[in-house]
Amino acid sequence: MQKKARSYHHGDLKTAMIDAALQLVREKGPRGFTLNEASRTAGVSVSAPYNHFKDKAALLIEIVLLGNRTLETELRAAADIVAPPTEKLLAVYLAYVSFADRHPDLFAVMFQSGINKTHYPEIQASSAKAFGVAAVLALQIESSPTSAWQLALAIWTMAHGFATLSVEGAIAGVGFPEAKGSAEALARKLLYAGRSESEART
Amino acid sequence: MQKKARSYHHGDLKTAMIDAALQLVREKGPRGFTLNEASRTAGVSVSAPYNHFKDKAALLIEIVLLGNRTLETELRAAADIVAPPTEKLLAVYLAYVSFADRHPDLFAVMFQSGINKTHYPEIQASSAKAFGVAAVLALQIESSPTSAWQLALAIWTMAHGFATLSVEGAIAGVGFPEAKGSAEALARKLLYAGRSESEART
DNA sequence: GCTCCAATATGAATGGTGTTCACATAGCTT
DNA sequence: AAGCTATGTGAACACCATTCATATTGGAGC
Repeated sequence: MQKKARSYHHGDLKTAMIDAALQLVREKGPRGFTLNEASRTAGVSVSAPYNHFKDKAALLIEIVLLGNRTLETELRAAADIVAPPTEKLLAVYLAYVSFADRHPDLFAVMFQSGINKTHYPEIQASSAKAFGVAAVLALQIESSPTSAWQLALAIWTMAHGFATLSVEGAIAGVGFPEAKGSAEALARKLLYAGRSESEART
Repeated sequence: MQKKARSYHHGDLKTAMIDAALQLVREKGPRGFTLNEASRTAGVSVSAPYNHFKDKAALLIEIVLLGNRTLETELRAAADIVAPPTEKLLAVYLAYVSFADRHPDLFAVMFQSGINKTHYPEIQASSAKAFGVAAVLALQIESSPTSAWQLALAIWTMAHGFATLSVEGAIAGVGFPEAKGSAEALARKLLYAGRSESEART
């Protein structure tokens, strides 16, 4: 793990910049990240990164894509347990919330760095892939595509809302004791709803 | 509505800066906002605002508080319809989603400007007040405080998640047709869950 | 093994930003 | 009318993103 004594050429500046960026975000929040400081951390001049990223935004986008890939991997792992689809979907929900908890740096860049995702179709595609994990499970629970879509979206929005508000301290700030444990109860309540509705209609 | 021909003293720079900030956020997104440009918009030197705001962050915080107050007002209005509590809570949910839609500038500053709310208890307090609107309704639906808390939190996180993802284009990007109409279906599904569970237990 | 090119790094320069500070102006109280 | 205080100005500083001319070097092809 010893650093190679580099001269002039860095060797792998691209990933070094991404690592430095994530470290800075961890230390100072998504707003405190600075290209210049990341360059300094990587031990390189401020203009060097422009050989690897068109922009500051381009670096952030790279991180968002990395985050979406990681998220999808973790959601997929959660969905691969041996259990009925309802429990799998619950696991996916919990994995989403847990992702925000365990990768606050990635999550912050993904959702608080202020990049306008509408302008970057690649980001939309990669986050849609992650959403697909939930959608597939929902289709195994709900009969009609419409209600499956609704169930997947409900799980997704609840997970994302909980994760976001939790990261911001909004949930802790509301003063109820066991915010942590209630994440699961939330999803369970919703999943029971999905069942009771579809079964009632059958 | 004619502007007074001002000289030297502005008269109401504080609200003028807030207005200018919101206008810039509307035009260029939460990241495009700049103290200098807002000062220019308000027709004042760049150092003048420092008589009213300690910081750039202080101006943003002021806007977040304004946003929370507006949100609370609108949620309260939604809860004041004549209807059973379940329908009221549904209305509150829809009002939250609608708030993000109708005040994208406020919503962006509240949740995308990158201020660390954990450091500002006033913000937590004001958003907790807005949450209270949902909590009160949930208490009229669920018998035990615990499940009422869970219901309120479920509605809240789903509303926030839907609003956030919708603003970012993530929901549109997933490719399902009527994303707009499904917001209501989501909440309905959840509210039926709350009912079926509590009634089953009674 | 040498040559040369493409990839990658440097450093200086530019225009913009947040913030501070000494100083200027004017509204209000007395 | 006088003067205090709130509010404004302009210049200054350090930092930031980005660009450009220039320097270095790893490696492909000979």
